[in-house]
Amino acid sequence: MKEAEIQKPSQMWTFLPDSVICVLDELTQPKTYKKGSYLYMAEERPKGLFFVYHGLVGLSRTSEDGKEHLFRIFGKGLCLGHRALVGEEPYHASAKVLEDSMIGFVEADAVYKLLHENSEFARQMLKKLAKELRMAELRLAGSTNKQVSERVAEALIYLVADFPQHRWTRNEIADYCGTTAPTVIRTLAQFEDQGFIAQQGREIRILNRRALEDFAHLT
Amino acid sequence: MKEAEIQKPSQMWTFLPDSVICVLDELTQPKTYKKGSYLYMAEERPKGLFFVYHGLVGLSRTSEDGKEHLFRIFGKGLCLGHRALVGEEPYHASAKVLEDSMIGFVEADAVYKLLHENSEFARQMLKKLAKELRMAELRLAGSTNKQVSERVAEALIYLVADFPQHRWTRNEIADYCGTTAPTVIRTLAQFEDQGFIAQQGREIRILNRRALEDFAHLT
DNA sequence: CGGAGCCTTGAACGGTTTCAAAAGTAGTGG
DNA sequence: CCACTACTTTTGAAACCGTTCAAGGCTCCG
Repeated sequence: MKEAEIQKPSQMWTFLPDSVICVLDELTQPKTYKKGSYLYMAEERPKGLFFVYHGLVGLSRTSEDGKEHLFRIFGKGLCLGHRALVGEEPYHASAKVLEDSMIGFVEADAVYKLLHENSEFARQMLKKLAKELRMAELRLAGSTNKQVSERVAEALIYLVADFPQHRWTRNEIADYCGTTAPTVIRTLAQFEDQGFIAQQGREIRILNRRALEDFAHLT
Repeated sequence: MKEAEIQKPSQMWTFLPDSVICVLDELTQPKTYKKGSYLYMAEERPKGLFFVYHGLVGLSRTSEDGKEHLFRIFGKGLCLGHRALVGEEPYHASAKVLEDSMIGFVEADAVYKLLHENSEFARQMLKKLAKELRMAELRLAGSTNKQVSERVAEALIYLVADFPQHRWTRNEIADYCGTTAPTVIRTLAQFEDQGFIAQQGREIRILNRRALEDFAHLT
């Protein structure tokens, strides 16, 4: 990977003062992670904050009876592990590396120090959590009063449209919207008939994002 | 209502420095709200932060097809409206007064100023959002891989056990866990048979909280 | 004591899951 | 480069959980 392709934390927080950017860049020690590995597991205590320089990470939780639920996705330029860190509690989900990735890490103390000393950093973190909470609660409402097909449409927009670098499996889509692979497959077939998407083998291409959004009743 | 019974913001944020407590107490202008009224509606832009001095407020969202979903409950000593305020976006749900209440209000600018100047205040806000996000995502996972009866048990603990001052209707319980009143009623009958709860008319008393928690697979 | 709102119950319907088996796809090593 | 293997996708049919609808009874409060 060329140096130029590496995303510095500074580029993720461009609104921050230079002082913070320098600190972040300096503190971050990028490491490579193989697809399928984990940055952390549910129940562990957070030791710091992760930055995705390159690649893709999924935050998911496996229930006692083995069912997985995908909460959030983190691509290039996003940080993760922040919820448990600022909540000062164990992780409630595991961070699985979905594609070979370059991940930076900043020690908890340094993050706390930054949050304490730099109110702009704190403000952005607050904003981030607020938006994630909004999304989670909207999904929660949707999980019970939307049809599965509407949720699949939503998942296609969030996963396939927003993170096209990953070839999402029917199972991952199912895990994101709380259903099963057979149901996703049947729904995708419908969407293909209606011209919303095209499927070639395992590949899913979105032909009409707008139609999907309307179908999903996205606000 | 006697003055002594009124909860000052200071009592909600006892961990904050005196300086902040004074500011909050001074800025807050408590008003009474009647049961059934609203503090704000979904889609509106936040103008400040609300503090519950006394009473009960529910945060819920009504979908296009008229189904309501209860997200969070705010009793005495809690603030609400913080998510949209720090997220700098419109409310994603409405705040309905569930019992006659005394509610304080602090202007947005004052809150922003406090967040900016007092990192401890910011830290507590971050922590609050982090915990709310955790809860929302765990409920999201539960909404698809838990039986309805398990979610009803969860709702009983969160609503009836934690906020006993309100006589929760079967409909409100249903709205919280994403089901319907008939299903809640049938489930409550089961729980009564098993000795988890007792029902007298519309009243629900929890006899064995531990058993409910186990049943709900609460972590 | 009257009426609005809440609770209860039954029966039918329907969307999803489940299970299983077969076909397809990609990646691996000979 | 092909064959092998593991995983993913696909499909069908049956079972099930929960919803829906509707009617009747109960409670509480004015």
